[in-house]
Amino acid sequence: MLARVSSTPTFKRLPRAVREQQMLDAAVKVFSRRGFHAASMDEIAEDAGISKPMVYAYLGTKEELFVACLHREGTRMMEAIAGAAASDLPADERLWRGLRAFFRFVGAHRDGWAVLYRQARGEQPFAGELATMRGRLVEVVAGMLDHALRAEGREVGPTDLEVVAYALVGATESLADWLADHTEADPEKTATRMMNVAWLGAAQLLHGTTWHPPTP
Amino acid sequence: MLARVSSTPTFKRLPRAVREQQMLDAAVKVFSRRGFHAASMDEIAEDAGISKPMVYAYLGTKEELFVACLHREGTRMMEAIAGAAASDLPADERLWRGLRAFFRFVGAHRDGWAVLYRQARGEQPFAGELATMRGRLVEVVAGMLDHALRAEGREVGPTDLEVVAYALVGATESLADWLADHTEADPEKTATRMMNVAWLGAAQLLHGTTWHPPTP
Amino acid sequence: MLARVSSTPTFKRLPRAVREQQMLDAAVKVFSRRGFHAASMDEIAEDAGISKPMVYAYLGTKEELFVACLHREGTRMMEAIAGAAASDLPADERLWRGLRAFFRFVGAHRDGWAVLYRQARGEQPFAGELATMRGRLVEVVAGMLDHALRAEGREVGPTDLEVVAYALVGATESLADWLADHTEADPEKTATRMMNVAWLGAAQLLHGTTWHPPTP
Amino acid sequence: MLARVSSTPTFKRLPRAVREQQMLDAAVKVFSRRGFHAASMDEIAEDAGISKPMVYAYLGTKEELFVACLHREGTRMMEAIAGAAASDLPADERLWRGLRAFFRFVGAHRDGWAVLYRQARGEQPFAGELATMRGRLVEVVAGMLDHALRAEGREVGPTDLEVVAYALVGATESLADWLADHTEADPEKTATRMMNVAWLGAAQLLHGTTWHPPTP
DNA sequence: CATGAATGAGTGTTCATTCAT
DNA sequence: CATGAATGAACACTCATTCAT
Repeated sequence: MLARVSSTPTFKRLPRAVREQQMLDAAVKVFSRRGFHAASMDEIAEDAGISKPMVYAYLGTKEELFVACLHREGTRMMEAIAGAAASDLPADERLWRGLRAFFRFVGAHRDGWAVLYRQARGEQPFAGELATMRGRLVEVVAGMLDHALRAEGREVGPTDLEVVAYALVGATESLADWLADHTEADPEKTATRMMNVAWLGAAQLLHGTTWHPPTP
Repeated sequence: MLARVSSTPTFKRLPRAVREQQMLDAAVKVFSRRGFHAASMDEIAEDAGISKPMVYAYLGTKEELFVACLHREGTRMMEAIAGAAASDLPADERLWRGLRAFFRFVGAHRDGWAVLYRQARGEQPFAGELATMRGRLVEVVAGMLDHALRAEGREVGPTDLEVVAYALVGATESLADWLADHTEADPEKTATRMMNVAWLGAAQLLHGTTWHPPTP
Repeated sequence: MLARVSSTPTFKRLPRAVREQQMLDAAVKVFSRRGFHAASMDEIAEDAGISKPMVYAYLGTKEELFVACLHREGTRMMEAIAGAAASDLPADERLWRGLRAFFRFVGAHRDGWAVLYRQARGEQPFAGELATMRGRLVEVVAGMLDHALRAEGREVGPTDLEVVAYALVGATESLADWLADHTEADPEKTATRMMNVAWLGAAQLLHGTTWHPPTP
Repeated sequence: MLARVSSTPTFKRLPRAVREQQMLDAAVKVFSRRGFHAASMDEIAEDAGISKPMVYAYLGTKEELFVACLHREGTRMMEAIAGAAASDLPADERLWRGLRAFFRFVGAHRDGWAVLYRQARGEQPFAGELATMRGRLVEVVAGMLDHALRAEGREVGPTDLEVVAYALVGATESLADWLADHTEADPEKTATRMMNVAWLGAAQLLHGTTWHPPTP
């Protein structure tokens, strides 16, 4: 510990970009394992194999660091989804590919997902950040539904559309939580199940079936 | 230092049970506003109009206090739902009444909901506690679906049933989040919307329609 | 716990003197087990089967309570010794009886000994209290030695006498510690051993043998 | 609040080893003066001219800090004794030099002695730590006695030997306490006195004289 | 007489953050 | 560029002590 031989400094003087990625990797890992508050900058720095002042120099305060994690993971996720669900496909195909890409991402980045949702949801400072990202997802889903509806010659009020989309996104997140907790579970199968719930429900909507509260 | 006027001691020497409720009220409020970690026992005690040692004497450590909040709010919620959805009603009626009770509860106890889900989900020590409660909800929902299915002469594998129920619960929680964030929103309407998504999707399931991934 | 049936209050309204002895018993026990600081008034009160305010009403603050324990145990011990070593016996007989009474006392009141010495020695507020008691012991022992010396026609300077007496008392305390820690040990045997060390050394002194540092 | 003049920062950024010694010095002093419980980490830190977190970073919790003090002082003492009493000397010479070194040490490190014995004896968590150290002393003394006995062609049962050694160590500690309390006392003289008591008693033992309780 | 209810004051401990080297 | 050294500020938790009933 104390006697650190100064020769062969094991990967020093790396370019800034690389170092930043190492730090973010470490941060995502530690935030995911411990939660935002319980995570300590010491542990993150140590896990990144770097000293604390460097973390501050490169990525700022703890909150900023967390936001940086959020951004990176969120962007990666959105890219994975967007890359899979090209907009020139039929609606069900788009939805399926998007869902599959999403669950694949969650399955492969369980840490990232934990940071993204489980942590961010609970801590006020990041709720906004997260809301934005989720908002984009909701928009995409609502867009798909609207597109499909119009193709059928039907139309639904924007609020209803949004709420349905919101519910679908919520159901998806819920299954993502479930997936993140079950290491052995298969992302592909989970996607299929979600597709069943989502598409069947949405299909009804597309055909104009609705439910009304009984008038007592 | 602080000149405390000695007249009208504003509610001193209350019996234990009363004080405990006051404390829980304050705790739910503060936990909800600040989050578990950011909340301080000082603030909770002050908000309850009592000294810190009393909080410890009656309700234990911070974690135990949080769990107590969880229990009280969770129990209240479950009771509200169970009381509304009597088991001798037809499936759709039960679902509808349960959902309505749920959204009414969330609308009326936005603080409690925040404590229950937003906080508990993120903090490892309480994840288990929460998982149990959610598990009970999932079971109830799955039971409803199964009951309805059998009435139609159909049957679905237990895992599929559970996942569908899980997704529905997730969707519901998501809308509850949305409701908690939109003070002006109407619980009744939100319930109706959720019912649309849930029931229409479930109805499909009931009729045996399923979706399969395209085989490329 | 909460529902305490009010009939048969198990020994209430005892006369003050009895209650005080109960409290002291409890206090000695708890102080002995936990140490002065680690002991809590709550535990003492509970162990005495009485409420805290009563303890304060009867025996004062924690420090005063500890001093009360010290006094009672110290007095008991001194009485046991004094009663055994009547001053009209020959010196060795007196010493032997005194030692035997002492080790018997320690053996029978291990708790009291722990309070008396092990606790009191370490805590400044009581060091003086204790020094007085030990001083009396040293005086008694020095008196014995002086008496025996004069009987032999010899005399020793008062400081030397005191220091020798001090050393003997120290040796005795040390063996008392040892005895208190070894529940199975026999007080009688321990007394014999101490007598060997003490008397043989003292006997030399009585006969005028002395040791001088080598002059280099 | 406290106007701290910014010039001459009085010893900042010292290497770790130095700071640790400063802390231990301060800790020994404060523990000695106040006792373990009454001592506060704040006072120790302030006395060391450093902030509390540094104390925790370098030497751990309060208990660990106390143990560290115990170790340092104990080691110093043992080294002082061992260095003085070379094993190739005659028994009485060894004993004398050992005693002298011991009392010199106590006289010069009265704080250390208080920490070592007066505090440690009373607080359960450290009793074991201390027992070990005293045990080593007892062994050394018993070894000396045994050596001398065998040289005289005599032998004594191991328990008797140990108890005698125990008594001698106890007497010595007792005089050390006395010395620590009397600032003006001369360690050299105290050592001589102890030697008289010890050696004269031991000499008797060496020559086979024993005392037996009168059979009434 | 006896007690449950109540608290002020203090302590150990942690951690994000920043200099001086 | 990189880091060990350093700290301010806060927080959970405890306990001796005292009223009001």
